[in-house]
Amino acid sequence: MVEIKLTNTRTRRKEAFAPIDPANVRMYLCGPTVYDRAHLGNARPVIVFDVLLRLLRHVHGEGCVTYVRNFTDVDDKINARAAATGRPIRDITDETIGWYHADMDALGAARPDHEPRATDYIAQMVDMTGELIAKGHAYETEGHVLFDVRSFPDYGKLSGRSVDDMIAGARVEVAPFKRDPMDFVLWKPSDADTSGWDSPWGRGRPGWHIECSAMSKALLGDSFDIHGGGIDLQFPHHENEIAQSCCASPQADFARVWLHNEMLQVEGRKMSKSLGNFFTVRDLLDGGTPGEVIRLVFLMTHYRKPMDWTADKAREAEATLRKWHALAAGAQDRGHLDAGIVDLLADDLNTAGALSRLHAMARDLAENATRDCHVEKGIFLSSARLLGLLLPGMDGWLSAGPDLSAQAARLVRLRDEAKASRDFAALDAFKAALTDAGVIIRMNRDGVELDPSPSFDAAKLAALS
RNA sequence: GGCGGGUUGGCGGAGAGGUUACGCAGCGGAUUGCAAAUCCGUGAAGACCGGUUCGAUUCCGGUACCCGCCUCCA
Repeated sequence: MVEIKLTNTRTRRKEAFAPIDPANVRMYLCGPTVYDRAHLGNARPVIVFDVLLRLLRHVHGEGCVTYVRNFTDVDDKINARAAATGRPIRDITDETIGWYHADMDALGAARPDHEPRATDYIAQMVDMTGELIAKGHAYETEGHVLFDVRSFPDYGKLSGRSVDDMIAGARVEVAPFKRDPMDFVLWKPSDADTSGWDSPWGRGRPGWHIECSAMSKALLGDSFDIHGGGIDLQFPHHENEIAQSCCASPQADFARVWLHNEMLQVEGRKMSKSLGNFFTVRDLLDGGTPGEVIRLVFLMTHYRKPMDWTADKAREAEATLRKWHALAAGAQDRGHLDAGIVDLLADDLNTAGALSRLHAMARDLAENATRDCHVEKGIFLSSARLLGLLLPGMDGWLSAGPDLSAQAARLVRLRDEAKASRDFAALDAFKAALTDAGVIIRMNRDGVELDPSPSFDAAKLAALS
C-alpha cells in the first residue's frame, strides 16, 4: 500500500500516516461561518482537503473515509446581519449554505459525508460544557462559562506558545471576570433580542470553539485521524478545541494529525477590503473564470506555502486546461492511475509536483498524437481526476459563451473559396473583423475553432452578419 | 513585544548533498496562403554572511526583507 506522509503541525514534522481504523479514516475540516459569500481565501482549505480526500479514498478505499466539514451558523456576525436586515437568522444561514454549496461545487470539491450545523448540536455543546465544569476545567461567572487555561498544562502546545508569553505580549483583551486573561468563552448569555438556548447557566449561546469539539466527537468519536483548517485557525481556535476535547475526554487522543494550509494573497498582497482586492469565489465565477481554472491555480502552489492569486496565473491555468481537455477527449476513466502522481501526492500533497507529472504525460501523448494511445489517455484522465481536474461535467466552460458556429462555418467557406481562387482578401478581412470583435481564431487542416476572448464584444460581432 | 512561515532563472513553482525539474514568456525550427493554435529544440536560478563537507541552492547558525497569527475576517 502507498504510504501517505503528512506534515503534522502538532509535531512540526512530516510523518507517515497510520489511520486509527483503516476501514474508517476520519477527517474533520473547519468550515465557514455562514453569513456571506465565501471569499477566495475560503476556497483554499476546501480544495486542499478535497485533494487529500481523493488520495485517502484511493489508498484506503472508496467507502473507508469519513469526511466532516461543519457550518458555523451561530455567530455574532450572523446576529448582526439579522439585526441589520430584519431577516430571520435561519433564512440568512440557509441562503448562505446554498451559495457555499454552489460555489464549492463549481470548484470540483466533493461534498463531505457530513456537514453538521452548529445549531443542531447545541445539546452536545451544553453537555460538554457541563462536563468541563464538573472536571474542574471550566467555571461559571456572571452568566458566562469560561475555560480555565491554567487547568490544562498543554495549552499552547499546538501553536508553540506559552500562556505566560502571550500575557507578556499584552495584546490580550482582559475581561474583569476572567481568572486568567487567556481564559476563553464556552457559553455566554444572550439578551432578549439575541438568539439563545436554555442551559444550566441561563439562556445563552455557545462560544465559537466548542462547536467543533462537540460535533467532531458526535460524528467521528473522541479520537480521529485528521483535523484541518487554515493556519490562522491554529491559534486560538484549534488550541481551544484541543483544550476542550482533551480535558473532556482525557483518555482519548482527539485529533492525531493537524494539517494547516497557508494563507492566500492577491497580486502579492493580503486580500482585504481596504486594499480593494477583496473578492469572492462567486465574483470570479461570474467574471468568467471557470471553477476548474481556480482549482488549478490553487494546486500550483504547495498547501503549506503562501499562495498568490494573480490574473496571469489564471490565464496560464486556463490555457493548460484547454490543452488537457483536448488531449483527454474521448478517453475512458478506468481508474488506472499513474504511480508517479500517487507517490507525489502521498508525499505531503505535492500537487505542484503532480501537475508537472501531468505535463510530462501530456507531452508524451502529444508526441504520439498519430497513434491511438487510448490506454495512456485513460491513465492521464484518471490521474488528473485524482487532483479533481477534468472531472465529469466540469468541462462546460470550454463550450460556454456565445454561439459562434455560424461565423465558424462562414470562415471555413471563405477559406475554401480563397484557396481555390488564391485571393485571400475577403478571408483576411473577415478574420480581422472577428479578432477585432474579441474572437480567438484557431484554424487547422480539419476545421476552425472560435472562442470568445476576455475582450469579446457581442455588438461588433453582430455587426458582421 | 511573543509565536510561526517564507525568500529559487523574466514570471510562476518543485524535488534532490554531487547528474535536465516542470509550466508560462523569450529565442530558433517544423507546420500554415499569412497568422493563431499545435509540435520539436534552447539560453537562464537559488536573498545576504558564515559553518559542516571532497562538494550545498539542498544540512546548521546568523543577518536582511516579506507574510501570517496573537484583535472570535480561512
